[in-house]
Amino acid sequence: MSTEVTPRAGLSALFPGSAPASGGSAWRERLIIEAAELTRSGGWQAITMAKLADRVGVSRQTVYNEIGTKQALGEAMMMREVEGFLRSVDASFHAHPGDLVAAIREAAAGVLRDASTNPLLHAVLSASHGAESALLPLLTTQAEPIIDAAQVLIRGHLDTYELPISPKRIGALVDMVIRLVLSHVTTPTGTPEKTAEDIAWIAEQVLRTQR
Amino acid sequence: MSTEVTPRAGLSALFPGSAPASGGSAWRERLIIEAAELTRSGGWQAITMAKLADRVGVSRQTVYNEIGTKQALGEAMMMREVEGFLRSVDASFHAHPGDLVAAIREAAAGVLRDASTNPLLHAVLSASHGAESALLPLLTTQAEPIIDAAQVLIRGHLDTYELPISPKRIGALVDMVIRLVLSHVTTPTGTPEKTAEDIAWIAEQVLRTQR
DNA sequence: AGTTTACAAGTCCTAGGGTCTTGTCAAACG
DNA sequence: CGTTTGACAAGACCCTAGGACTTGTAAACT
Repeated sequence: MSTEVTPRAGLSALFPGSAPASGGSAWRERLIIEAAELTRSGGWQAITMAKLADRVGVSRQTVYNEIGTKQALGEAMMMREVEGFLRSVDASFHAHPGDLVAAIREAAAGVLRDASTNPLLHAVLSASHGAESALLPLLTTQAEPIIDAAQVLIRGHLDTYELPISPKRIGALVDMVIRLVLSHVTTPTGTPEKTAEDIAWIAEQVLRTQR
Repeated sequence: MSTEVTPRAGLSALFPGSAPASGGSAWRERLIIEAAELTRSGGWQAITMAKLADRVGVSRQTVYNEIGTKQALGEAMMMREVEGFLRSVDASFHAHPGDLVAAIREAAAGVLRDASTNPLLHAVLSASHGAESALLPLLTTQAEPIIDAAQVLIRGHLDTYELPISPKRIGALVDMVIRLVLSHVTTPTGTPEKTAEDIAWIAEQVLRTQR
């Protein structure tokens, strides 16, 4: 409890442009959620603006008024997933103040669990790594920025601790954790918990250096 | 020098079935090499058995006699890359007896360097991770087995040292190194040398535990 | 505010025909 | 022998044209 210094930057600071889910009218949120649902079941390509409008119980024109284009709908949908992902990671760190290793373990396990059950998040994370996906064209605005955002977020939390390793090494550590998690998203071997445990253990060993 | 125990299993032991490059007639090797060359320049799809035969200076029928089918040609070509990859890793460990960290660093740097200049190896490693590729259908016989082979190979080398961590943790360490390297193959950030240095540093910290 | 109808532009799907390629012969060649 | 040549059926691939569907926009309607 003695190591916390800065309060935290806040998630929204990670996405300066492109206003988040908040700020849309009543229908907008509904439409994006339903689009995600339809994408999960039938795939993005199978969605038509007409079907989506029908599903939500609104006219096709309203969809265009609220969202704009289908591409914009897809981007908003993906953005939602990214925000949820980052929020989950952030929450894990807040849930374990003073215990970095536990935070990393929980964050990793959470992401791996979510990615295994949520095809959209899986697509986002896979794509931001190197794998292809039908949803890739929807990530035009943020492909690598997603990793960057996670990096900045985690780095921000690490910087609230007094760690016995140099900033450069901290960067390497954060990079490692993220890459390992993404690697297990695309190519899992064990359960999320087991994998997270291994990753957290490695991080622990690195953090123990020269203390 | 005191920690080496077992001589080493030998690379061929990692590929029990499917005879390696040795054993083919005079043409076979030539054809596989030329096929790899053509694939590197124009892509696998652009190769025709006629063009290949022409390039090597042999009749189309001879290609069929030596290789069999185009699929078999592709598999043999990929197998060659995998063998070279494993041989390179193996050589790095043999080049640094007694210095595990240096061996890991050199092996990682070598793989990253090769993968960045050799599209075929890049495809093999990317595919064995999670990325797609036009060459993926040629890896039917060994997709994950490639990672497995690398894992067994490295694990074999680590087992010649007396390490201060449990076998289970050694497994996690090897898995980490491999995944980090593959991650940087598909999504590189720095130079191979810089990346290898970071990976080796992390491995070093883990290996220093509780000594 | 939101809905309906209408419409141009563009994408996707299907079917067809033609060319190229694969894979396999058997016969001829050196 | 090992290699080449010529021939061939089967199938993959490429291009085209047509129709159906979808996108995106606009205006009139409630």
